[in-house]
Amino acid sequence: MLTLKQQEVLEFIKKFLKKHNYAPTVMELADGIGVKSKGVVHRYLQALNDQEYIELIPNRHRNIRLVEPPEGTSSMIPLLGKIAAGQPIEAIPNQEELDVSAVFLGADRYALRVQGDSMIDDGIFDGDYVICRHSHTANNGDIVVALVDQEQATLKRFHHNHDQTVTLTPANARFSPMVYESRRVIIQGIFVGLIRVDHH
Amino acid sequence: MLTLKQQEVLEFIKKFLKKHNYAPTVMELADGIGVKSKGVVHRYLQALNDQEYIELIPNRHRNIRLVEPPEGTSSMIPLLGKIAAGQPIEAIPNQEELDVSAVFLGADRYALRVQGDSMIDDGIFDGDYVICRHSHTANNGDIVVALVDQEQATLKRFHHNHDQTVTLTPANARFSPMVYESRRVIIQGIFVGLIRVDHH
DNA sequence: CTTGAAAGTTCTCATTTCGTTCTCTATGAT
DNA sequence: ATCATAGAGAACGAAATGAGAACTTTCAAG
Repeated sequence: MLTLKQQEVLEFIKKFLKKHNYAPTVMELADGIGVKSKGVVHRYLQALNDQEYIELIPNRHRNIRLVEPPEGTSSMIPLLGKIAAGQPIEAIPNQEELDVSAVFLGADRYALRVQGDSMIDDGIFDGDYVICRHSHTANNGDIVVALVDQEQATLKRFHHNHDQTVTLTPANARFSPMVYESRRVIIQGIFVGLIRVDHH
Repeated sequence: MLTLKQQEVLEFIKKFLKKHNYAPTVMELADGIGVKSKGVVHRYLQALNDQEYIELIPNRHRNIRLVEPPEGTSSMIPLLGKIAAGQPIEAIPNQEELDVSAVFLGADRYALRVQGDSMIDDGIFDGDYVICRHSHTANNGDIVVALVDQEQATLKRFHHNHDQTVTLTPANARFSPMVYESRRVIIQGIFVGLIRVDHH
């Protein structure tokens, strides 16, 4: 836990950083909090460093780094609550956050723009972006990006049968499930999420 | 990390480049930052080069190139193409990218977890996260987060009538549109997008 | 093509600034 | 009394900065 003085030092660092875009020297810090000795300030810095509020790069000038990254760098969206939960949203003091990047960003992730209505019953609409994970195998029930006869890439629910065939099922009552020999179907990815942007 | 002087040098280079469309010589740089020795300036250039803020082409006059700062912490997902487009995905040499943060990250954005099926026909499913923009007004046809009688926050399509009433329309055939006096309905946000995470 | 000024590069030396460590002192709480 | 917190200041070494000489390479004028 921080002592009062330590908090004061931390506050000053933040303010200084915001103002100048570089860290203060120990002496500037000493001036800022009304202390005459560098040694004293350095003791505070050590404490803050030990508690990981800041990071000190040894023997460098203006060597203070804030550990908590300044807001805006992250992909966090405040998660205010559940809708239809019976409470006014703005009254909910909820600290939860939704991390966009954790779910969708990764070396093996890619996006595809959806065209057509074949998965409409699964809530995947024309114009949506589906986020997929690269994979050439899938489990039964997965929604996959499948390539049939090297020709047509489609989004379908996948089911592997016992007779060397697979069934690709659209989520739309107007279309029927299709059965193919396994060798004709190549899995190109597995559905992991969906992003929709309202263009209203 | 850059020292103060290094920042100053970098700034001067940028300004010079903007003004003249070509890089300064070492001596012009020295003048610009008030230093008399070429050697000193060159040391700064080396430092900036090492830290990849600039690129120095060896033994050329006016040999400083600015290195484009690395893409923002990158909320970019490669956008490989359109699904059901008739081509194998991996064969599409597409450079497009989908920027997650641009759409969803902003001071006035927040997320809500959807509970229930009232918007199912608009492809908004139970468990989805809807991204909203804070707003107390809406246009006809917007999907809004609406609070009725300070009690129930729901997601509905909004329509403002001419007789001091509003109509909130669920996107589900099993539910009917509701009409309320305007004063009973408070808009808390406007739907701007949707995120779904597959928990399969 | 030659050539010389201009420009980039590599050094060494000196000075200043700054982080770091240390000791000594003081005060208040348990 | 002991310990945690707080301050002053000295001393040291490393980092940052500066000046300038010496060298090589580039580039354009003649």
